[in-house]
Amino acid sequence: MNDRAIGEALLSHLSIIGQVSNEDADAILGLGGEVRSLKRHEDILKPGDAPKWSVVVLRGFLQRYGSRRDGLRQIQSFYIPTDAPSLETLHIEKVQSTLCAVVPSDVCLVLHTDLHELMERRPNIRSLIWRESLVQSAIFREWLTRNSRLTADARMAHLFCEIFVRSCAVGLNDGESCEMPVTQEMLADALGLTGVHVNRTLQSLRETNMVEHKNGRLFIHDFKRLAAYADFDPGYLHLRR
Amino acid sequence: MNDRAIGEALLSHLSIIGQVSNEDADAILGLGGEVRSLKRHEDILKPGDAPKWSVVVLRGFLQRYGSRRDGLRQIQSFYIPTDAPSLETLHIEKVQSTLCAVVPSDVCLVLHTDLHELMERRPNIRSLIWRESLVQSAIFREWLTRNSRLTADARMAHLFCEIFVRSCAVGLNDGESCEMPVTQEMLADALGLTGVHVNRTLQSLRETNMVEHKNGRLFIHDFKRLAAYADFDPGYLHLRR
DNA sequence: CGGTTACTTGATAAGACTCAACATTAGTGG
DNA sequence: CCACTAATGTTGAGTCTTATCAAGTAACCG
Repeated sequence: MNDRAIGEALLSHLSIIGQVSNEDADAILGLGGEVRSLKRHEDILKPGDAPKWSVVVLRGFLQRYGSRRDGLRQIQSFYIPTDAPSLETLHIEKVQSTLCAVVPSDVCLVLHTDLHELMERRPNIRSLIWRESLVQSAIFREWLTRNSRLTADARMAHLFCEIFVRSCAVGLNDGESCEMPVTQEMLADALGLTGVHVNRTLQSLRETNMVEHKNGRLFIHDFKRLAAYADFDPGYLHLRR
Repeated sequence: MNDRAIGEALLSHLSIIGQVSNEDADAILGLGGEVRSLKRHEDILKPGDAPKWSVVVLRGFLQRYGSRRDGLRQIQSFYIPTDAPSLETLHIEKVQSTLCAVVPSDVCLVLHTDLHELMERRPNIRSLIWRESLVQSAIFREWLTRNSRLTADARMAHLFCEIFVRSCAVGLNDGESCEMPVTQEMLADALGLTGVHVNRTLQSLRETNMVEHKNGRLFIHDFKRLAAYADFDPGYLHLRR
């Protein structure tokens, strides 16, 4: 893990949603922070926490979920390397959800003071980071639409499209496959279904030969057909190019 | 509509989620903009638009919704007076959803350039506006959880709690009632249900004597019980005090 | 290995949807 | 201001998707 890994991750994350000048890139690459290795299922943020840093994912796979007093659980996001899952703590002190590692992961904790200093010095970076938090917002809206309006099969297909497109955007795909080390129970908690139904839905999707989820990996056999099936439009991810 | 109405609306909106100093308040009150009256069902923003201004609601009731190519529609938010529904256009050019008036409404269009200039001059206001956009994000996450995990009755109860609490926060309630001029079909589009089922759900809620929705108004007869029923926790609204 | 976690299957029930009709209300033009 | 029309709200019957419960199998971990 070299010293520039932190800045490189954030730079690559910001580059996929906007233009970064050379000067801005240099400034970002100068960022440092504490690297922390997380064990499977280890929390890095819990409701009530008020961290002095934001997280950048360097390796692994994380999820954000909310727990209600009545015990219901809703996964609100998945995070892959280069994602910055808790930028909102820059302006909202108290965290409301749990951020935890799905598999062993490395994250970097970048101090808010460092980020604020960087944004003060490079206003374009501030705009980009702000923009990033607004893209997250758009993604939440899409998750809302997905879980409110689609059938189980389409929901799953749509989520698979999202994870695959996001993975490709930062080069984390291996041809037609990418990491998605989640259990069926987690898929259920993300999609608003039960584990049993997820199992059956996965089988029915597999039978269409469009997509397969096994051994914690996603195998996309026919992206075009899958995207059409879920009516997936990547616009909400606001990717450049 | 006096000249200060615009700033007053935004000031009151920002004040409920954070501390505004006297100097900041004065700066906000100096904001101007074009006031536009919207007819019932009139759009102010459509997918593909790239406005040079953001909207502040002065009077009426607005909604934001996304339409998918397959024709499905999902309402993603309701906006009451003082709300600022399109602050995200400050950093994301292209709008993805439709913003439209549910009933005749007055909105103010505040130029991005004016907002940027204000935020440049008063960094605290920038933090507050950023924070506001992050609170919106938290609200989207709660809508996701609501529509993914709750039964129809609890969903409706939860939404009613939100609208009532938000209305009270800006003094728009009349005792135990507040404006909510939406049709049952709109409730369906917001909650991920069908119109028919919304009708039956409303009846069943009415029978519990906790809440009633009629003539475009919400009548909360027993907020405590309603909140407990929906396990409503207002924390996600990030209201001060 | 032994125990836990994850996945799979079957049977049944509940919640929500669809379709179709009708009642009521609100909006519009004569 | 009334009559007409469109939009909204209501009801019933039947269906389908998804949840629930219960059990068993496979994979993984210490």
